[in-house]
Amino acid sequence: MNIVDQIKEHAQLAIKNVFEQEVGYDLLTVNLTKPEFEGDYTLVLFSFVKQLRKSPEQIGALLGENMVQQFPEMYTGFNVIKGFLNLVVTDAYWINYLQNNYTKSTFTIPQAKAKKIVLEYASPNTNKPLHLGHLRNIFLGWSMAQILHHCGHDVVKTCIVNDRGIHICKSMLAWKKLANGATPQSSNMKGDHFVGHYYVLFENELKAQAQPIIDKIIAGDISGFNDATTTQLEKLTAALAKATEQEKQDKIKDDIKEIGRNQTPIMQEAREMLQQWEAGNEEVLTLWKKMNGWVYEGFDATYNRIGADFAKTYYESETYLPGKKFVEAGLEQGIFYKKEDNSTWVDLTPDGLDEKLLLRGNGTSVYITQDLGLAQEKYDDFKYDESSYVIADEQNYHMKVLKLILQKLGKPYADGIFHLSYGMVELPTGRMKSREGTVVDADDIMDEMAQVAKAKTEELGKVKDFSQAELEELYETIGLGALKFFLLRVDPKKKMIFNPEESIEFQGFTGPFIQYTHARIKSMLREVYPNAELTKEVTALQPKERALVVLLEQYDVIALQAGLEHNPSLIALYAFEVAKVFNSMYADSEYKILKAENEIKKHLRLQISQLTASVIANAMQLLGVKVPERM
RNA sequence: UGGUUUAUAGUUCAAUGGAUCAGAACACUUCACUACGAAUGAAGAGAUACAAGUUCGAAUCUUGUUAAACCAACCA
Repeated sequence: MNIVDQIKEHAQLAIKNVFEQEVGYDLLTVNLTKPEFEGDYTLVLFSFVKQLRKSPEQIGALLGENMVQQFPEMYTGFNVIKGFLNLVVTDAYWINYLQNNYTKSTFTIPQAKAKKIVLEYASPNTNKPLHLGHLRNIFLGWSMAQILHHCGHDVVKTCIVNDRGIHICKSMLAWKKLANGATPQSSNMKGDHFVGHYYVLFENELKAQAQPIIDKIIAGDISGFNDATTTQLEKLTAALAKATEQEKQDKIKDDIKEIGRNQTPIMQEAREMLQQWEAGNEEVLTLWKKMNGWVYEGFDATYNRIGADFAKTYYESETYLPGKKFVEAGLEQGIFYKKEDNSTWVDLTPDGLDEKLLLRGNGTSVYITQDLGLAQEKYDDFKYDESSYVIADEQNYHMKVLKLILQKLGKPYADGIFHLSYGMVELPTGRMKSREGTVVDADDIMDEMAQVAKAKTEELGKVKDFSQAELEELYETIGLGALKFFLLRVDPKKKMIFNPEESIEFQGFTGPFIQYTHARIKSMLREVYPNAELTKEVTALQPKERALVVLLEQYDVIALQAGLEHNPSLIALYAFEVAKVFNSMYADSEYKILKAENEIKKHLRLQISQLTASVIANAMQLLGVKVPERM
């Protein structure tokens, strides 16, 4: 049991002994003692002073006395300041902890109420390669799965591939028109980049075709469109004439732009292709399969490089039909309803939301339709207790609606739906936009990071005896480590800013700093392995030794918290703290390890070092970051 | 116009309603390799958007103001 829980139990007992009262476990708060006070852990008394009808100072003194008396092997002393009871834990406790754990290699936490958790992440479109935003998603998802597994749960990683829709048709159409039968092999390009290239070509052509139309409309000429469009344009141009603020004008112009884009011949062609796809046109389907195949080859290479994996991959082309059936079932239950144009809706206004469309008038599905079907399918497949979705925060509303609809239908799994919402990665100039070519490509950034790792490694010249293969592996480990750590060290809920002008740091609060600390410890352990026989008689710790062991003991609590809060950044923060505290001790001439003042001290510090290395390696592995033996 | 979210050193990030000093990292100014690995350590300077309120106590909770992002699509 970790020390915080032990202290809480002891406090409950002491309250019972002294006051003959019960205080709820939830009312007990145990924190680390602030460095400016004496002690290791602090019991906050304010929450139950009223119940015990004494001043905080009196309560603290009585409880402290009782705890020290009852558990002398655990506490040597205490002090009370205002409403805080600071407890000093014995060195014997920490030494005992160290001896029992320093050889440990697995840190998995047993879980009495293990849950079956389906965790969906990555979920790319198949019309363009992965970018930095996807990487945040993938690292976050993979890490969360790892953390939840570490906390004793049964985790199934899944992926939904958005493999159909107008965006795919755009790439297909551009390829058909412009490629002359080129393939990724013949162009010497990675498959996903190859397909993405044609997506860009399509967008360029679209832009060129749309511009004259947009200019014409803004000039006031709205002739030559069908009735519905004409009416829409009349409204927009009228509004534009009236709008005085720049912002408002821009917004209206955006709407006009969208209409202009839709009126282009090339867009019409893309839509026709989508209809042909839905109708099962042989030629279109063949092309679709071929191009998606290229994309999957590219994705697999990237997944393989970063260590992403999935127990099951779902494809939207297969889930959108079950989604429709799912909606029909809801219609029969009377939860959904039809409007006169035959479209299907659900009314969420009683819950403070809007009416939501579920099927178009022509019977085709919309975005949420397939998500409803997929939720059911995943439940049929895995009978989950919790179904987590790693999806950006722009879809908070969508996910709220999804969960609510499932709850309205009385689905047993509805409450287990959890949106692991994360903030978008932005550039200093704002959001990344693929249409404007301001995306940071995933493969490029990984290559860059490996390059920086290479340059730095060669400059330092510490691994000159490595083979070429070992070197390549090391550059990957360090470069990817820096990138993963950079993206995971921030609270997932918050948006983060990435500046491509400044390469990611290798110093300070970074992956390589922690990897370095690990390698440094390993180089000592290669020379001398700690011998527990020699440290049996140790009874006291010096301040920095003690501080480090106290920190290492917290690993379980941190891991549990990270799982509970769905927040890997807690692990990153913790691993950094451990490395920092170790380095501070290591650099201090009072704490020499291999050249310690005597054999006992030497082996004691080696034990601490070994536990440090194991905790670092384990924590980093929860983030998907490898730690090298040498670097 | 409504809903959600965010605002902390020059920059990027921390801080279950808790302490007398809001922590780090980068950048900046110094110092330390004839020291177990300097991808390091040590020292210095620097911040809670604004205004009220709630209470023993507020960066944190409430309200308002200002600014930004997202959502509110028969796009996915």
